[in-house]
Amino acid sequence: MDVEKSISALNNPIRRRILEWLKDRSNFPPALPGHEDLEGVCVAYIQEKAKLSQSTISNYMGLLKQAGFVIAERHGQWTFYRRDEENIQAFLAAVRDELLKP
Amino acid sequence: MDVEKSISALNNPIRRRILEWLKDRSNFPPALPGHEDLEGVCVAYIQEKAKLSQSTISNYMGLLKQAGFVIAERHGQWTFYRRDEENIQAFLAAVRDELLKP
DNA sequence: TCCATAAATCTAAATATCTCGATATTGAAC
DNA sequence: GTTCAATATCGAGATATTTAGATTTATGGA
Repeated sequence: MDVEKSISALNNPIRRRILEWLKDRSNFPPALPGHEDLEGVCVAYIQEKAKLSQSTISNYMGLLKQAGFVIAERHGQWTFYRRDEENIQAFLAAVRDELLKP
Repeated sequence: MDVEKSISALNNPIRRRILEWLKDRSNFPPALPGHEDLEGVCVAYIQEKAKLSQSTISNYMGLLKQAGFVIAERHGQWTFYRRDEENIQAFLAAVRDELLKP
């Protein structure tokens, strides 16, 4: 749990928004045919919603992944991103421990 | 509770360290004579511990104050900074609400 | 194999943050 | 009022982040 890297990843309103969107798969278009079982979302869908360039979103998702907030799963040409709930909770616990008085 | 500003203020290891130091007044030299009743810490003490310039620390404390993490109280020539526990808890609650699934 | 599509990486310009030294402000003491 | 000490603010150079377009890589299909 690298708090430094995680806070840095959160220090951007669109990256935080993406994490919120990913709470609910229905914030995005339906899964591509043959991928209905995956809860992840492909980069193109995120890009469309965030209205930023493909390279920027790819970069953002890389930062969120390195911070441990999302898990990337490649299926064919697509990379599906989904939240890493466990790591998100671990981050919150770490920040709480660091910020709160004993 | 401006999460944006707060995360930005936390996005620096030394500012986070200062918030930790401020948990315990005994991390700093004893209060100046006549100020024993104040739990706050003056800028010079923080500067000495952080080993950064006076202007940098003054700037940092301003950011932490604007973010709501500390309260500044001026007494004579000194500004005493102390943690704002209530706001810190409010920030943690806000981040938890934003990050955690419903 | 060759082409099309999705995503990642590279490059670079614009902007923001960090950090300092210098200067200004504030308040105390003489 | 003058001077001194503590803090705040200003200005600037160094560094980091943001973001896009161009290129590259990976994969699937004709």
